[in-house]
Amino acid sequence: MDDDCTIYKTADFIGKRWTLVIILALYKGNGTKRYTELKREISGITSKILSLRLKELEKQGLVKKRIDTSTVPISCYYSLSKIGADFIGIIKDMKSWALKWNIDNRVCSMSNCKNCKL
Amino acid sequence: MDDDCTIYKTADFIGKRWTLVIILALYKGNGTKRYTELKREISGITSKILSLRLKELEKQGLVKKRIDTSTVPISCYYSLSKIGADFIGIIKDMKSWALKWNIDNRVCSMSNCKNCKL
DNA sequence: CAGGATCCAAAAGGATACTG
DNA sequence: CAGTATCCTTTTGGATCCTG
Repeated sequence: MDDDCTIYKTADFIGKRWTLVIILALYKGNGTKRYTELKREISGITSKILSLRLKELEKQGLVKKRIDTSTVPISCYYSLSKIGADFIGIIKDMKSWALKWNIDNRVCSMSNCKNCKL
Repeated sequence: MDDDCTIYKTADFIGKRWTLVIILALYKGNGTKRYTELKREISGITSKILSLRLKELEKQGLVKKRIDTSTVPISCYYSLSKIGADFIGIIKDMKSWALKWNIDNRVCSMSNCKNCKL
């Protein structure tokens, strides 16, 4: 397997645990969220994993981070970049595909999923 | 994180190592391939992982398996189901997305990737 | 507030050998 | 041929505590 292949790498990173959840959390706010907000919203995630994933997403360019140093302590704001926002379409397609074919009897439906709301 | 959510589950399983490679191997042949053929074609994969992934994909309905018992030893043929074939579109979209935004300086390009040929 | 450090448990994957 | 079984290494994630 060639780790340099675009789609393998893409699938590898979106398949990572919590990554999609974080993207969707940022999408749902469709604005900007702080670290602690995200942590509170995404139930079950630990600080370590959240910061780790955010760093990965930032590196990949999906997430933008803004730091406000004028406050004490400093405030960090996260939001989807254009790249990240553009990825939402693919997530929607994945959902449509899964629902169309009824993959692995899922509970959420196109119109109302308590998590993704797509 | 709700493990019942459609898109999390979908991302989880396509993000698994080798899964995408196997789907693409079956797509490229766009016909039917035998276990040993797949193993030979996908360099680096072990018997264990290949059979494990094939089983998962079969369970999810992406892959169909046909067994010919009239031969000795028996012959097994794998191919993409309609569901699996329909998923190729999403893979293509993922690739387009990654290339459009130039994610993580990859080496393959839209027109010629030695692996995926999409 | 926004993490980093450390330690530990669990899971996934690889190597190798074997079989109906 | 088409896998299983076993063992072992590596990776990943979680819990907990700590800090500028």
